[in-house]
Amino acid sequence: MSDDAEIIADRLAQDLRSGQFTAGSWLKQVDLQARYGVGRAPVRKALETLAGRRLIRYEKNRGYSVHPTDDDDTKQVLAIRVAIETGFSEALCLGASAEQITELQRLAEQFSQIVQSGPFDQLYETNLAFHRTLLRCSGNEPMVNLVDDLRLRTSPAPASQWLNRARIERSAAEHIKMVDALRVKDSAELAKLIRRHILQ
Amino acid sequence: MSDDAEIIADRLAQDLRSGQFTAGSWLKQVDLQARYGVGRAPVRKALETLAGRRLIRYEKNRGYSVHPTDDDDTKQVLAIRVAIETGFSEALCLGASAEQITELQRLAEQFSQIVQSGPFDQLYETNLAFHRTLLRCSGNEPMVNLVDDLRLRTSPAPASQWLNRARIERSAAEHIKMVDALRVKDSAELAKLIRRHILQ
DNA sequence: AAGTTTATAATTGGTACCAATTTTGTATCC
DNA sequence: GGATACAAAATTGGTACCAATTATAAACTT
Repeated sequence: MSDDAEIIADRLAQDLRSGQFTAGSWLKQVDLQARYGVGRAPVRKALETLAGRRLIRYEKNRGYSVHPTDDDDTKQVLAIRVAIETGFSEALCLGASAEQITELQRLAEQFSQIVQSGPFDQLYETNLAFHRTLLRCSGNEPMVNLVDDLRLRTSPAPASQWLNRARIERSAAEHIKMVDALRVKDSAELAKLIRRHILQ
Repeated sequence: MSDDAEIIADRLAQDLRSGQFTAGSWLKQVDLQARYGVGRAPVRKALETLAGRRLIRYEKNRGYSVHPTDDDDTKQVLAIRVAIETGFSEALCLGASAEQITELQRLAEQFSQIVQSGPFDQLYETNLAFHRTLLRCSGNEPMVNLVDDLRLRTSPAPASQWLNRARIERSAAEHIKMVDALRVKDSAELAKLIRRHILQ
């Protein structure tokens, strides 16, 4: 048996990301074990994992709950992301190999194509792949994982963000610009682009 | 009963920080429940909490283990801290109230005093209080908590770091300089000081 | 009728035990 | 003697049940 708890943690994180749970609601253990068809121990373990990563809240004797959307934590977590990702822009420029740049170019173009004609449910994944690949150029894997966690904390309901066509088209254009900045190793420009991209 | 698991998680984190466990070793659940005098459920929950925060490692069917010291993750996590803390230097200068600055001055002086004559086991705590207070000037509580976690990830055996007298004296001097930079709102200088302070 | 108290239900936290996996020690084979 | 196969012990993962706490509903008081 391949560790139910880890699987449940992943599925739960994914469901949280895609807004399957109403913000601020309680994640009751009995509901979750019914939803995912497992016992209570795996559910508890998964909940505790996500609480440790601060993807969900925990209150003693009350349980685990989804972050409220109106929480101003969102803005603050975005500010953290800006600090980290712009702080690493120099490392990104220095560390990016030719292969990584071409891969980024490919992902940026793929994103643009999906914007025009592709399945919208792949937008998020492609966008995620782009940013993961970009950050991985720094060679700092813990940072990549940390930003992944932060991303999950900021977008409890990302669906609404991907409906504005004008916005995602601008995102696509910014991706291209980022790759250009990375190619010519203009870390200041890259930092500026990243900041705008996150805070938009 | 006030949630054993949370207490155990705190104690375990503290013991990890103070180097009570040999790096890379396995944190066996039976040992821990004997050590802390609790059942297995609280131990498991505490372990999972810390694993979620990546303070310890987890391997399926093998358990939880202390991070190895030689791990180059240490350097990378330090790099993350530099990005975050320097990235917030402007926010620190903007957000610092007069009360916070005087409190920081007090903590910096207290640290200097302990260096000269005080109990060494308070050095770490005072240093921690100084940096927490400093970061809290940004008004970004999630960032303060995040850096707390990162700090626990970087110093698996901090004891050795606090034995070098010359070094902690320099730390004390740097604290004073940081408060000065904060007072005159020289964020560039503050950022430079923070970088040096972390990477020293 | 509104507020408070009390009783009931729902929910989480913990304990004890069993199953599955990994580790360790031992015997066997070459 | 060293490598391999196998058995025993140790360890983690999961299930079922009970205790403690919180939430909900009903009864009571004024």
